[in-house]
Amino acid sequence: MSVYDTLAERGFIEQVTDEALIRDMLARHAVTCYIGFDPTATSLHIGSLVPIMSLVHMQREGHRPIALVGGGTALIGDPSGKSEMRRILTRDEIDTNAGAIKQQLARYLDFNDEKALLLNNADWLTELNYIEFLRDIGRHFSVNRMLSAESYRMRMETGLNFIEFNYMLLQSYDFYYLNKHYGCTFQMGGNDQWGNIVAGIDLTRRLEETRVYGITFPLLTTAQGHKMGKTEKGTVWLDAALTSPYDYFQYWINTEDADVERFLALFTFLPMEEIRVVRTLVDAELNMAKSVLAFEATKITHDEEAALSAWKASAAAFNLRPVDSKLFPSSAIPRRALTGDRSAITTINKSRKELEKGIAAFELFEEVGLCSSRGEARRLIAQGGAYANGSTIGRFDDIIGIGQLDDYGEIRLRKGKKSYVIIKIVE
RNA sequence: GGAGGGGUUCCCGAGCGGCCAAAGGGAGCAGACUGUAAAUCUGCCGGCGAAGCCUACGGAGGUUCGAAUCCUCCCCCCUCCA
Repeated sequence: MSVYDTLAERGFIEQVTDEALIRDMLARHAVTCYIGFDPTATSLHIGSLVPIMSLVHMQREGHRPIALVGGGTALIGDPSGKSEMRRILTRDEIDTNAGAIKQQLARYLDFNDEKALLLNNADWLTELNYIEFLRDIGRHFSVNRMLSAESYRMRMETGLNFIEFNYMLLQSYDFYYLNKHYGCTFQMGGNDQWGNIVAGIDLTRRLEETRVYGITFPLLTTAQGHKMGKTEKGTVWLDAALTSPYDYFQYWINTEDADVERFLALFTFLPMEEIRVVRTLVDAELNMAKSVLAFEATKITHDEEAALSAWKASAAAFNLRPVDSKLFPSSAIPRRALTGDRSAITTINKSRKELEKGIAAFELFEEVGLCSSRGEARRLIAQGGAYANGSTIGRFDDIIGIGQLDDYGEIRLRKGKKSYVIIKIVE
């Protein structure tokens, strides 16, 4: 069984250039493969998790992944899948982002001894000479064919800028370049990258007379058709500083029923035989499967300690039932209740003096970040969605202070059913 | 370069002198129901501790008691012509 079968079985594959040849190639020898990552922010988010996991699977089976940070292509902006031209970032912004993303990817992939490579296409793209590029590369592209690509066709409606039109050539050049210099023969990417991948394959064949391959991943939405990785707190980032491991855990545990099996296959390394059991689970047991998904996913992106502490906090807050020992035997998730530990929940320190004085509830909710404005906090309280230590806050200007401290010296603030912040007294 | 159409709150999209913090939908938040799910129903959905004020309809000016709405210039996008 080759990685190809693993990827296929786990739901990673949408389109393939040549299934038989790819399966054979991956089974026969170590392959160098690549995926591009856009440095458009200082952190990747859940949307990049499918590509990342696929690279991890490749590495686990002895292949060599290249994570290509698109520092050069980001200067252009990929129009694929976008209905509008996006903001073009400055060189500095891109360099900062590229650096941050490199660090982040190192949590998933082993870059020691060149077992995986991190490259930035700015290194070669910015060296290109326009006239030479047109003569050597541009002549291999048919405008007619490019216009028939799905990614460009949809933009014919709203308008396509020339700078974006060149994106396909640059990504194609990347593939050619990686093939020539690193022996890379396999490109993977989201399904919106299909046109770019195929163009790169054509270009490499014309220039090098080498056959290279590609696959695309399905573009993931939830069973409801919502984009993944968006919550009331905004994007779910992979960086613990932007999205805490606890919030990350919560994102996964809130997965819709219909997505649990699919997500376990994509976002954990648990064996498929254990995952397939999910389709027989209902009610409480299905929620256990969500715990396992959240635990395993958090463990991969953060670490086991963070996953455990998020699990404990979540279990304490939601009276989570421990996962049955017969389910998911490969998972290291705890099988029995552990003492309540809420340390993973966002905690804000307050001095005794501040608490003695007390703070109006609507100001406090805004201050600790549960609400984005005092007005929002007032509305929340008016609608009965604000709680202190489990009881509803009646008036927007009720004073929260020293009197509400519990035995642990804490006040638990809650918004709705799921969002908590703990106020802790510091002497 | 010429002619026409357009840029509205997170997104789509109506409004085209006061009744506009701006219809409708989506997204989001809360409540009810539940299983920290989905679906459904209800309420909310720019900021400021009331009234009221401030900020917002591409940008800058102007007309008017009053401008998202009218005028001038500028920027950007689309369509057709060149």
